[in-house]
Amino acid sequence: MALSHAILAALNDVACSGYDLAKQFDGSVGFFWNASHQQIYRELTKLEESGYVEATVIHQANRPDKKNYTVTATGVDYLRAWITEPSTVAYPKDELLVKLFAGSIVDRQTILDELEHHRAQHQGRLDLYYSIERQAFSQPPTLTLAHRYQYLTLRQGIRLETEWLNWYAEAIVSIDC
Amino acid sequence: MALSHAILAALNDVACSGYDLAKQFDGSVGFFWNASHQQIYRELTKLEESGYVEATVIHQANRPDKKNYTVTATGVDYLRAWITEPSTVAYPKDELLVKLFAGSIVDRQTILDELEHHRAQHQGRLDLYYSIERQAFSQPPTLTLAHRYQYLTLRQGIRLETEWLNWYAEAIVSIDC
DNA sequence: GTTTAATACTCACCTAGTTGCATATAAGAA
DNA sequence: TTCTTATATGCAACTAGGTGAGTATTAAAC
Repeated sequence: MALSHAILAALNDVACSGYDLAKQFDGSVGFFWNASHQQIYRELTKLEESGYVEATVIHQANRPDKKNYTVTATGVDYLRAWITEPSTVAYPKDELLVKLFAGSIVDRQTILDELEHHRAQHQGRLDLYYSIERQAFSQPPTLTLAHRYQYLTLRQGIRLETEWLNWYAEAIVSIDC
Repeated sequence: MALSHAILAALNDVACSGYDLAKQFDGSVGFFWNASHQQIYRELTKLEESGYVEATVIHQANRPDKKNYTVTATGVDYLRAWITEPSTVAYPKDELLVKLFAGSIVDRQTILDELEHHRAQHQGRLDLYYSIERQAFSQPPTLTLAHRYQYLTLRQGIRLETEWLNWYAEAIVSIDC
């Protein structure tokens, strides 16, 4: 039940609708725990049945009505209990590395193309993270603890994406020689 | 069907049994695509039915018999086709970052404890990767292309684990101030 | 005035992954 | 000689996650 925690964490930050959550979890939690809108709506229904979130229907003038979800006190307790219990680090699942591991069964150019394809995606994410950093976290020392926690998640994203780009440079040199 | 590809990639490198695969995929592919032994056995059965792998029973003197799995020509074709089609980079799923995002609802020490708990795990993996590097990849320039590909997957692991450790240092400073 | 796009939500089906249990052989320790 | 550990494999039930399709409202473009 990990998606439920990610949803509660996102709603605890900003109460919103399923539709808003689906758009990259408000450009936040979605960067490290993403899901489709179908999954999100289904999970929201379960969370409401469990009493962890509450929905209030908001009538909008220019758009269809929406259900605004808020985390309840029980929901916060549930989230707090989950945060407190220690978790183990999961191994990443990365298709590119699997492909590279068996890369010798295809020609070199196929691998180089796929590397470039992935490099471009990581570059795109890094650019996005930097733009969020500029917009939302321009004065780090003055931030509250809650904001500093969230900033750290972004910093981690920036670090890992940067390291992917460094690795691509190393990879291209290693393959070409 | 991504587990099947990881299994084929591992077997293509070294033919072995389900039991060997379950032990961290022979200390290789498992670092970036792990699975339980139940999943592996189930997937091997499917792969055998599809004709992508072949099993030969090996009678062992000191141990129970084992099934040695080899990738067939059809299996290599299947793997090659998968490697050739471009894939998108998946977002990572990281519990610690979700916990940190909602970290303000628990006390600071709980977060610091969890950070240390995760830091130790990443340090352990980095140590393991370095020991593999020393044992299996001590002369990088003399390696074949296939070995250089596999070495690159290890290098990526070393880079990301190192960056996690750097991030923990940043995190502790940021939280303590 | 009809199409397109954005907002907002839902159902049904299928695959992937997890958990618990179960079996069997053989070596070595208690 | 019984217990434990390591090797080696498998089933059944369940939960989580992913895919495809579809409904409805409103605004804006064409």
